[in-house]
Amino acid sequence: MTNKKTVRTRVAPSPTGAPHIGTAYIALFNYAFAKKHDGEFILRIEDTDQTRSTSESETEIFDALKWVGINADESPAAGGPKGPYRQSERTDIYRKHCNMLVENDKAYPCFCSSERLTELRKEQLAAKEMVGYDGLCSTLSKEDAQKRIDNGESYVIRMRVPESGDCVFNDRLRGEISIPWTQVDQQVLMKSDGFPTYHLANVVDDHLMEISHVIRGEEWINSTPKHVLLYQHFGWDRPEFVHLPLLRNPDQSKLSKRKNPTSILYYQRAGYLPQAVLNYLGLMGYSMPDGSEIFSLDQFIESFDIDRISLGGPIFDLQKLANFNGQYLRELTPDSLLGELKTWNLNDDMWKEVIPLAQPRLKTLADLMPMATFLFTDKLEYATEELLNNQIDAERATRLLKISQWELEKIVNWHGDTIQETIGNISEKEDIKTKKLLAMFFVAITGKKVSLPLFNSMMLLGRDLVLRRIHYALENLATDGTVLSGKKLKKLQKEYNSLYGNRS
RNA sequence: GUCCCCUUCGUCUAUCGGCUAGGACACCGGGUUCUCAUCCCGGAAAGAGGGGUUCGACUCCCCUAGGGGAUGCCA
Repeated sequence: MTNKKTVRTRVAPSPTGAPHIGTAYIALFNYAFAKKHDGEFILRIEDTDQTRSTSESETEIFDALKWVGINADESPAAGGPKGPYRQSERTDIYRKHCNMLVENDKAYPCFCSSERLTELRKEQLAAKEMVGYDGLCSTLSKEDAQKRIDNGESYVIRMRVPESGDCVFNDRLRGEISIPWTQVDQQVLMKSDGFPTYHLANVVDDHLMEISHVIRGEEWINSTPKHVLLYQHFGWDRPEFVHLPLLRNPDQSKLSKRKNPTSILYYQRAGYLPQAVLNYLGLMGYSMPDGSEIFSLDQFIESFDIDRISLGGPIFDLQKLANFNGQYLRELTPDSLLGELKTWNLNDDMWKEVIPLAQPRLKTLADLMPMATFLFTDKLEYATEELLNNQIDAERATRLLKISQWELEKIVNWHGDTIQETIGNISEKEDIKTKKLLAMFFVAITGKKVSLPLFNSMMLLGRDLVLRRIHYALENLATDGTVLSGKKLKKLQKEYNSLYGNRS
């Protein structure tokens, strides 16, 4: 039987925070490759980080992928023969596999405290040594280890790593990659809370789910040896590895929300068409064999050739995306454009929310639209002075906006009352009259000093657009000379962490 | 620090040893349009540097430089 295995690919996002544009990017290439080869595409939720994963975020990932038009053949929502597709529901599987490794002495329990580990890291950094676990617990006898476990000591499972030689593996796009084993840490496989780390869960799942091609971001190249080792220890065939270049900010760093809107939901709310977004993503690190730049998902799949991927990290260019979006909009008939507008936001559902807010403030029917426009735009025009309103100096405004951004990001249930609570909390902690704080927010969020009720408006706008508006406000302040430099930002973040609790 | 990856216009890219280096976005100029947008025409704009290999190198190899990534009980 030398039947070629069916192609099975997957995207495996972790549900922490807003659905990332990079997830759609990776998903697109996985999807196209699978479909091109009559294979299957799987969506797996990697929610092994219990402190950061939320079901809200998971739902957003489903919605976001659905919005761009990438449908998984198997997923937590759709089910499938290799489920469950949510890692938090597979802990028994990981535990079983981890035990196998411990029994075969490929892994061992480690009792080192996180304090010792940070101290160790600090020392290594200072001594300019290679940073990593020093193997203190690796020499513990099985009996001693068991005794400590029985005593109820907290522990993790680490994997043993060869002490010399190189790990050699193949990357479809780059060819042979060789990484010295000395560079590979004795990775934690099982955390003290009983959940696996990415590395263990990922390898186990990819094998059990019969993933044939692991197509993922370049950031994973360095940990591939850990995965290779696990495949080896389990005696499994390894999949083909394809590492895609990383999407970048204009300054070439890895795409981050600090510098770019990265939430798919933002693009949705800001009025981009999913086809245009997907089309644009298909041009990142890739080009069609015939050179065409405007194409549908079907056309993309039809001619897809994974070996055409180019490796320089592409900069995500909002201008070009906007142009593409414009091209798509112009192609629509007026009727279908109207349809797009309705499915977007310009519909009765929205007006039913807006009208009660506007009604008490109306003198004529004609007053409605000016009041409501801010709900249907992306960037607002206003003078920076209005933001400050002679009440707050630019320095303080910057601080308040940044803190609000961080606080608003943390809200799990995006509702008027939770928003109010958050803002109220900020005004208290920052010792600023709510009235003053709100004045600034009114301008940042609605573009005017006087507008519809703020918290309701923020709710209707959605978190992503609100965060973007704050970003624009900060940008305005920055162009006026109040820049939150790296150093200042770091300091602020530190203060913030102690005052408001850590940001993840 | 260490390791890994990458390197063509400002940006996304084409080129798989023959190049007057092509296209797209952005930019500039001109035309169409009551304005604007669209549309059309035109322009400026690139092979990081240095060594090889070769009749010939943007394409292959090496070195240097630059950029990025990894170095977590995050993924």
